[in-house]
Amino acid sequence: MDIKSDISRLVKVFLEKKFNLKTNEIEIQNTKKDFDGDLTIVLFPFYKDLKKDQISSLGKDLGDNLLSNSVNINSFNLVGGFLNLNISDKYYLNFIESIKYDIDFGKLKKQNETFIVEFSSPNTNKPLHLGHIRNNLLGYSISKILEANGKNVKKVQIINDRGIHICKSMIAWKQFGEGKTPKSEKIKGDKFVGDYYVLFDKIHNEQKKELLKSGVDKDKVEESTQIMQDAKNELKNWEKNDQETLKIWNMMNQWVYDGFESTYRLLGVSFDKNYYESQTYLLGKDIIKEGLNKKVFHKKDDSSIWINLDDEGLDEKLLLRSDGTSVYMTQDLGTAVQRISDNENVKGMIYTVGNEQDYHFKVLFKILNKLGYDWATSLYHLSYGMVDLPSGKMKSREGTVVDADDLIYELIQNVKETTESLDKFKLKNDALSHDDYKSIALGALKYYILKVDPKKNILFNPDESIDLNGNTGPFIQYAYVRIQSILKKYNSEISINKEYSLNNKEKEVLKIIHDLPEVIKNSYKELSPALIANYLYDLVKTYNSLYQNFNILNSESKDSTSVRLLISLKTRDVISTCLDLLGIDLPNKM
RNA sequence: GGUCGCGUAGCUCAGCUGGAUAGAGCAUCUGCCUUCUAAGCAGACGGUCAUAGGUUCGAAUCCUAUCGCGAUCACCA
Repeated sequence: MDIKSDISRLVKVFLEKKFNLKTNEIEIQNTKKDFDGDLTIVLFPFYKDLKKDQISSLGKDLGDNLLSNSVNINSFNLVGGFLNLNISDKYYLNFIESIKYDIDFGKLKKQNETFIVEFSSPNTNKPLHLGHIRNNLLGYSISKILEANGKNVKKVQIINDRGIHICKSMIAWKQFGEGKTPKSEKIKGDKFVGDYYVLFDKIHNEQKKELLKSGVDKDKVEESTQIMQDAKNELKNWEKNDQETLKIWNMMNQWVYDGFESTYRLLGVSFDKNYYESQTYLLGKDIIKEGLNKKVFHKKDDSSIWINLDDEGLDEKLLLRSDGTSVYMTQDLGTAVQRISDNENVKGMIYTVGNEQDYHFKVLFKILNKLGYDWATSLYHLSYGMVDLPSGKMKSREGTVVDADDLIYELIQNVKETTESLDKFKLKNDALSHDDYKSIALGALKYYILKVDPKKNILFNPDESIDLNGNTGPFIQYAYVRIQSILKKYNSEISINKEYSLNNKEKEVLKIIHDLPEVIKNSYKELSPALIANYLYDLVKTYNSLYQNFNILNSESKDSTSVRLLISLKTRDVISTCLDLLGIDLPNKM
């Protein structure tokens, strides 16, 4: 069925029959532009096993052989060690006809394999920022890509809802909140709580200064301010299940969740299940005990618990504090085990977390492995680079954090202004709906972030708004809208003549569409939405060239009209499929 | 200092497991809207792929070293 594996098989048969040469790897690639042909076989790898006279005739012999054995090959030419094959127009026309009604072209059939994808998992004391946006978009898109590859996907996040950091904002609100609520102040709950977290720091620092003045030891001030004592007290109360504390804890957490939820909705991401640290940290402690019994871990004199990973080339790592309280790792161990037991047929778990935690996940996976969990080998850390500003890293203390909500609303405003300044809208005075502005703005943002290789850092300049021209989300969306507008004008069934002779542009687009299944597989293999984005750009750019240089509805013949219509239809479908994989919506009008 | 990642055009990025003359967008400059939406198309300009070695028929891609940038090595998360 697939032409590449078809040809690959023919080449193998030829080499074995003629030279008794067995090869596994046949390199077949798309022929580079500027060369005549569609597919290219690279002959160099065979040279080392052949004699001189065999080499000199190899290209021609192989070409002749393929020509007589495959109906899909029209002709061939040789350039150096490259055998370029011309694939028949008929092959591509049959291909496009065969997927005419297949909306899911490029995707794999559903298999009974589950993947758990963790992403977002924000600090509940800080509103979401641009860094979280990258995390969310990556995690969400990877989930979509896994689904397109036939997997069941469970999107999850871990919410760090317990610990001293939570108690800090609780104490600040208790002491200075005067009963205010997000509702009474008309601000988002996550921002409301975030403000009290900041307030805590402010008070804490003031008290630190006073203590220093009164001669308290430098090393001790951090722990001995009144407000820090209060926070620690609050944590103790929480652990004792003090009802009043739990009430405030629940209330404030809910404010934060409501705030996050509204940002997630704006971004268009969602989760299947939230895990809460308050519910998994005890399981984490059980696992530590288990590890001690298995002698995988060891206890030090101060009764803190550690694992030694010297043999793996890693350090010793703390798993439980000397006072018995849990650390980050404790909680992650518990959550991992919990998730595996919550789901059936788990074939993989993907953690979408920034590359600053590469070391942590290396250690986490090693530990689970040493504890003997067989699924430990199917854990992946989808590690991505930071979003930096021209001035460097975003720092909340310096107020350089780019807030997620603000960024998106500014972008929507920007898209609106840009749209209204376009000639076509000035002339027609034909405004778009708010939903369209929103999907264009988010399309621009999402594409901007996802087109970059996840492992690379992104440089974001807040002074320059995100481009709407060129290699951007709106560029892709625009092509879609234009195609829709053509298809709307043609109501009858599209049927093509298979004897039609394709022009260069038509063939180029068809070849790119033909590659979609491979791209979807690769993006899964590499865990990279960027591959989808770059493929899509290539497709749309090539399609636009066809669109602009050839008329579709009023073309030179009925045959060319129907072929171009079908190409347009499938280009539209591929755009729709790929944008969906990127989590990008389509506007109705632009 | 140890470990990991990155370094491609003025800027932002592609370049799949080594393959033909290293590609886009932005910016700058030229053309193209009485014909399917000009958020578009056609073109010009722009490169010692950080540097130096090595492997190979062939290196931006693999190996080694050096330089530069970043992350990480917490009883933080």
